[in-house]
Amino acid sequence: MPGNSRPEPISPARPSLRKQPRQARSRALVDVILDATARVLVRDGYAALTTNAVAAVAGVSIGSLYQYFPNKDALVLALRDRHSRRMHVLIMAEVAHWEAAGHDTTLADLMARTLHAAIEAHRLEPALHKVLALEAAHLETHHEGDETDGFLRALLERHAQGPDPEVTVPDLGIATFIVGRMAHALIHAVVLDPPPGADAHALEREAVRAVMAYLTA
Amino acid sequence: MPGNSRPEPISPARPSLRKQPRQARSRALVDVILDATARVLVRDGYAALTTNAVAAVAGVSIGSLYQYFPNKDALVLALRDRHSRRMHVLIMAEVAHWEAAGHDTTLADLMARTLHAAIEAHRLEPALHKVLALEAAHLETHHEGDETDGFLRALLERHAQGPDPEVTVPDLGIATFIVGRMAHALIHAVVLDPPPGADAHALEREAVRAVMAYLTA
DNA sequence: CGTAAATACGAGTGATCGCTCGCATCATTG
DNA sequence: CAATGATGCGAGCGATCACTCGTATTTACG
Repeated sequence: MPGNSRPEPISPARPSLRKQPRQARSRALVDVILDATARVLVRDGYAALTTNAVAAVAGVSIGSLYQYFPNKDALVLALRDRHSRRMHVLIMAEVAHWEAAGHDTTLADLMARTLHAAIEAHRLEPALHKVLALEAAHLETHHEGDETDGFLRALLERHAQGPDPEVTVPDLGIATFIVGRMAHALIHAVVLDPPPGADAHALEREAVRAVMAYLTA
Repeated sequence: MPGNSRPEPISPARPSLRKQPRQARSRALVDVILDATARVLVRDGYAALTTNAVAAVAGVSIGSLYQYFPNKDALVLALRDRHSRRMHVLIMAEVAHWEAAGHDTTLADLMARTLHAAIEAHRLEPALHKVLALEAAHLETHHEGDETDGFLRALLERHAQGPDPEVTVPDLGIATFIVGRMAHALIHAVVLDPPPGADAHALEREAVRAVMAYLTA
């Protein structure tokens, strides 16, 4: 497959890695390349992301890059995966820490805590996250916090059962869907695109209030 | 400025039209070109959108295309504007029709009606709307229903005043922001990306319920 | 050490594509 | 029916860029 092929007829780069880096040297190389990808992406945007630029910024040969990534999309995909994984770890750590401390277990508290954790996670690399969400949305079906979504679903189900359910919605499946989309949109709005001059705490409070209002209306 | 220049150093295509089409013939041409742009965009996605392809699909010379559009981005921008305008007209027509008929003026009803109108408008060209939202998000700051947002803002302000306000939120500015993002996300979710097998009416009902629950919690 | 595998290198290839420019055709005006 | 401008045409220029491949260097290991 020589030469250029940007429009990419029908091969969305299934495996993100071409060859597994075995030695520590090459594992570090992969990380450096992903770092450089993030840098270029944030600095110049997806349209200006070229494999040559990434290699140059990484201080690495273009040949080395293609040793581990089969094509440009795989590069971005791998970066997105790494970023998502890091965020997910952050969120789960915060939630686990809270639960381990034996704190409240009301839905309102857990939800507030989870949303807070998600918001904090989004502050990890907000610029990168914004670019990925905005300009790499077309690369394969998202899974942006798909795992976190599973956690949310379980949370809702747990609190929609029992004799005195805190959640009062007609259809739990639809409610999960609605809440997922709401939460996602509000988190992005609050962290990545807040109205100028607004108080971050107030924004977060309102986001939580919105979700809870829907669940307990 | 000959040759290629895709990464576009620093000129984001200010004017969407290079020359105003004066005769009916050329006005029709511009429309045909925009139609073709939409077709290609929906069929092949933004990455595969080339000006040559658009011209070919439109049955028009590439030279004619550049007679009216200074560059590729201007093409997509113009299409997005046309699409937004059409949707906005649809929404406002529906709302005006409802108000002219002297129907309810409770916030709940007006909001439900407005959201319904917006949802219907999104059903105009859902595939195109999805591609534009997903793959053309980076082209200039959005204004996707910015005008409709203004309408929403006015609606909220009207119902947050008076002796017995229907809207009970701590900060109207923040509330408008939250509601705007919520509405936008939920409308897209319901129309462009509903969960498989879900009832469209139920989804819409829940979306409205979510917005109202927040406003009157 | 010696050798084989893994890793790193980067100039070059070939294809794509945005866009121009000189010329042909059509509409309008007096 | 000129004459003038508006419109339409499309071959091809020039630049970019994803990706390869033959070679050089480093590591692992007996």
